[in-house]
Amino acid sequence: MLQKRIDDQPSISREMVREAQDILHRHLKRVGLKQTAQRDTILRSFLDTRDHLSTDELHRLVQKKDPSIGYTTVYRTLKLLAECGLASEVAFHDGIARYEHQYNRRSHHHMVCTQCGGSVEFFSPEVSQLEQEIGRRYHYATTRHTFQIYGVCEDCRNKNSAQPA
Amino acid sequence: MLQKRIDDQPSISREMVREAQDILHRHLKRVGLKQTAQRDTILRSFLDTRDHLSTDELHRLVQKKDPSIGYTTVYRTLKLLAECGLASEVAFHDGIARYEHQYNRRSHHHMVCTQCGGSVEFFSPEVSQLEQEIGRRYHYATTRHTFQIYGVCEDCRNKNSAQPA
DNA sequence: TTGAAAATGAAATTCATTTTCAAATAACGC
DNA sequence: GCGTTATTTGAAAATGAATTTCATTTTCAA
Ligand SMILES: [Mn+2]
Ligand SMILES: [Mn+2]
Ligand SMILES: [Zn+2]
Ligand SMILES: [Zn+2]
Repeated sequence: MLQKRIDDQPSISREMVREAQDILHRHLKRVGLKQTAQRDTILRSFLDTRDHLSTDELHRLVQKKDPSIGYTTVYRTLKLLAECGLASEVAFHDGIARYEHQYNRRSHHHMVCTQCGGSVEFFSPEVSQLEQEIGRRYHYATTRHTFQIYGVCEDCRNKNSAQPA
Repeated sequence: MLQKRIDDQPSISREMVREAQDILHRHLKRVGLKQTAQRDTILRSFLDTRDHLSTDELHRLVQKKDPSIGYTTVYRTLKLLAECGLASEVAFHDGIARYEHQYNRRSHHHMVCTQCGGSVEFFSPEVSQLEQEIGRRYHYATTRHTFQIYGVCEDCRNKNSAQPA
């Protein structure tokens, strides 16, 4: 599940964590929900990594900061984060839902190794243009698209040929 | 779940059904499995439609031809068809796996209405080129890609504005 | 025709996700 | 601060699609 860094975007700074937290708090107020310590802790854990996390994986990270926080709360908070644009779901087609934080990040696509689950992020503005173009052609009000490439990474190919069963 | 026809590809002819059946039979022999009436019936039902069917939906169609065929056999046969290239899974991101037949069809992508579930098929060779290009750049041996656009179709938008709750 | 291997279909199981519920907590006005 | 009330929480239960199990039936090569 390791993920190669192919861009030079820095990790999230203290400043940015605060700003993201503000976004969440404003969202909560807007929809009449409450600010809680759990939600803040979960957001901070989520921002800490650039990985594509399952609810379960995030729950494990969260528990390092506060072992009393339950899986259900992580699950529900992830939905809230998606609602206010801080998180987005990435479907790697491996049967479980994954999320990545979307705060201050370039939009990008993924190429996934079907053998080890590793992934590479890449940028492809052409594809976003296609969304607009096709939407216009068939009169859809488009909101998003998914583009993913599947294959086998170099490491896995080497491992395969080293030990041909 | 209706799907607009945007190309002029004809429905599958008797001739083609036979050819597809041959592909399945050869595959079965190759991997040491047996030819059965159930598998043939399921394949024929599957070729009958150009829709994107869930296992359950296909099972219902199959039952019209032979009510004794069980869900499990449909499920297993769909995997076999995917193995020999006659079917491919399309993930519309609605939580259930869908398949479409791939026999004698142009490869294409989908734009899906998030409100009614309807879809439009479109062709976009640029995207396939991107698969090659990105794969080469990051040393992946690519096998496939998914490209889907999500939005709201014209009909649904009209319905929305007609009855604003 | 026959025996071994595979296929079948109902039922059971799995497993991620979602819901339920009683107890704890946050927010608002006073 | 205090009380009120709606929301939140986390454990447990429920859900539901996908998958496996298993006893029985069927295929097919010899
Ligand atoms: Mn990513
Ligand atoms: Mn299609
Ligand atoms: Zn790999
Ligand atoms: Zn629609």
